[in-house]
Amino acid sequence: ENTNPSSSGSSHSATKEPAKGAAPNAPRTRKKRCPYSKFQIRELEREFFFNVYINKEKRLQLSRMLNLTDRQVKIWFQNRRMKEKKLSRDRLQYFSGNPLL
Amino acid sequence: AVMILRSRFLDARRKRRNFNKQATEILNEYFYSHLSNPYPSEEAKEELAKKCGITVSQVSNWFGNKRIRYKKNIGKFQEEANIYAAKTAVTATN
DNA sequence: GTCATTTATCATGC
DNA sequence: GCATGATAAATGAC
Repeated sequence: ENTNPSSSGSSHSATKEPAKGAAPNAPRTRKKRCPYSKFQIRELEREFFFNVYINKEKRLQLSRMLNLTDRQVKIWFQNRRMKEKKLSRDRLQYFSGNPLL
Repeated sequence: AVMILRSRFLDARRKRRNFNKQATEILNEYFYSHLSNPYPSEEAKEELAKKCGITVSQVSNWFGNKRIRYKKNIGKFQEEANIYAAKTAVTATN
């Protein structure tokens, strides 16, 4: 289901940029956005429920379990916190502007 | 009752509804009159949101989509660009 | 760390 | 069938 190229290799490489040794030019190709699987989202959400801020230890553990880089997990938590904040803002606006309840 | 409203709110976020024509006119007017730098400030976003009857987030979404879709295919928006360019040229002279 | 943004993807309107 | 608005990964400024 989730053909994640970032961790397809059996090794635990840092997975930063592909092919950097032979290319003097640094095109810095932006990593293509790859949607995470349902399983990955469930586990990330589960951990987010316990603590909005994840420590380095659990981050590495999660990244290994989900075949993601620790950077991906870190960024996911950042985006998730922003999402939560936006949901709160929308909720506030929604319930304040409507006397229907 | 609260749960029903809450769940309805949660999955209503992605129930897309097109903006009315007047709102789209306002947004396009701003976009094409600031084509060299189509990044409205937070204050400008709030003003646009009020005039269009939408939220600030929706304004940000609109400009984000507009910028990349315009950049990706300028030719497709050329006609639209000319229309609003002429429209803003009139108001600019006043 | 937050946060605006870029980009691709998703879901819907028509 | 694409146009369009909203969301999900990913980057970069600060």
